[in-house]
Amino acid sequence: MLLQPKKFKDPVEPAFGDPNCGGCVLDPSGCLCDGCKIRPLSVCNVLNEQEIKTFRNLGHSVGYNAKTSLFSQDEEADAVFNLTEGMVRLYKLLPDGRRQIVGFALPGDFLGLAFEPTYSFSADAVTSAVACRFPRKLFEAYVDQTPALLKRLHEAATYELTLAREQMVLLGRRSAEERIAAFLIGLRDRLYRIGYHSPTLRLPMSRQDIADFLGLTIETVSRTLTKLAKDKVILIVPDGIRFLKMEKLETLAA
Amino acid sequence: MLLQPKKFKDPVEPAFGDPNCGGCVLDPSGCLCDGCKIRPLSVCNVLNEQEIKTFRNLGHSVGYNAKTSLFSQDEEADAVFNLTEGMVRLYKLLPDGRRQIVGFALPGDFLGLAFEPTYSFSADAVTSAVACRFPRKLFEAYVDQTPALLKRLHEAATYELTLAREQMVLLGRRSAEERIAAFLIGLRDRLYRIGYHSPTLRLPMSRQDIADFLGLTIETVSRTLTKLAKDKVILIVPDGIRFLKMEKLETLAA
DNA sequence: TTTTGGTCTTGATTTGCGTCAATGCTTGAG
DNA sequence: CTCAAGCATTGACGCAAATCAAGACCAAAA
Repeated sequence: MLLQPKKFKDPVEPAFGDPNCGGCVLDPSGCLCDGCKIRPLSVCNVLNEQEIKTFRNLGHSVGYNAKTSLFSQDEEADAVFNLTEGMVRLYKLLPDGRRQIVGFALPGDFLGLAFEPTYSFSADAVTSAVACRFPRKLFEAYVDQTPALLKRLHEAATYELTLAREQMVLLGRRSAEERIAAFLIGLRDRLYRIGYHSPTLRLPMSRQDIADFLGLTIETVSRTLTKLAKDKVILIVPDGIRFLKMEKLETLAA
Repeated sequence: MLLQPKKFKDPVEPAFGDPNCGGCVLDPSGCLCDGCKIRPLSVCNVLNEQEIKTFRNLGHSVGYNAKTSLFSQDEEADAVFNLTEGMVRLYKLLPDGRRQIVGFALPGDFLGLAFEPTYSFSADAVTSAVACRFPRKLFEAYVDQTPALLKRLHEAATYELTLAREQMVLLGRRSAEERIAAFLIGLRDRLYRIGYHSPTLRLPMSRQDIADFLGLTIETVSRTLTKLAKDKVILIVPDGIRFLKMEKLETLAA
């Protein structure tokens, strides 16, 4: 459910909000905060009921079909996003087309906070996804008068930074097999933390996405997964994998 | 001057502050904020003269000899640091000894903000260095009552995050030659921003440090620098390099 | 002065992963 | 049902960077 929310097979043109966002406004009157499942895990958890009422009116809940864009590198950073459903890939492109995925965003993750006036990376939906979208100006003004939210955002940024540094170690110093192991375990851990417990790890992204995240090629990803499956460390199932020897994987990823 | 502050050849035991910090307290009465050259470029620039007076009493200015440690991975994160002079390498170690340098800190950079109760990486001085050292508890309490400082710290963390993502692209998708080019240009740009303009780029870190930052081996770093020198793109000088064909380097780093 | 230890460079060789290429599998259109 | 279009897997081969090895350079110690 978390990773595969309902499909938006026939995207309607947004009737409200920014027509360029590529998504479809689900709740023009604001985020559906009351029934929001990831709210306790997201930055908005520091706002009380009174504050939420103001906050939710700053933005809208927007749905995105798989493979559609939330925002793109170098385009004006005029909105921030709080992902509530689905998975989003964040990536940077080199001029010659090489791509590096810098992260997969999960429900509860906050996206688009830019230091510069433009986005420094692109974001598009891996699965269909839903996000609360806030105009940047309004959001920043609200943050400026709500130190508790600022503090929470800073914590989130600090956490992101530790993840980014982990990824640097992976990209700079780990073998293909270690990268795959660390990726599988890391994703499982992040999903676990947001309440998605399962013996099977769903991998909604393509092999190419995994390759571009791990600094490998699609062939190496495929071969390495096959090798781990041959060694009975994992089992490859449709749309994902199952863990067979967690210990072995954890040794590789250590 | 910035990169090679006066040496602390004969480190005295600190008479004040934490005796385990490995450094030498230069100003027991607080940071030497009045004459601080990098203050306008650091996070403390948001504090007015009145606020600085409170703030400076929270910590001490501490000197570190080259190669001594400011803090280490997994040790209790009981202090934060604002680097004022010298260069510090930040790195993570894998259990088998492989090392990934996740950044080189320059004057004005803020270090040690941890999400967890322990540091997630190690930091030691490349050159001799000076930092304002604040007990974490005191610092956090002050930040909590000073939203402007919190905002500035959040900006700094966001900036760090964009640098970290750039580094992911470098580690995941660039060739050895491109990595070296991007490293040289990136370091020059950062030094330029803090007022260190020079046609010569000083490289106080070892080849091994550069290798561990770029995800290469020391031999590849050496060979690649030699190749760039043979191609007359750079000139290798004692302790650094000089730029000859900036344009060519920028193309490689693009 | 020579020696020692550290860092850097250079050359020879190996190798892990990339590249190229073919084939298989799945899904949806017709 | 067949067919086409993507994606994934597998194999053969190539190459950029790692590894192994030797020597150069430099500074400090003896």
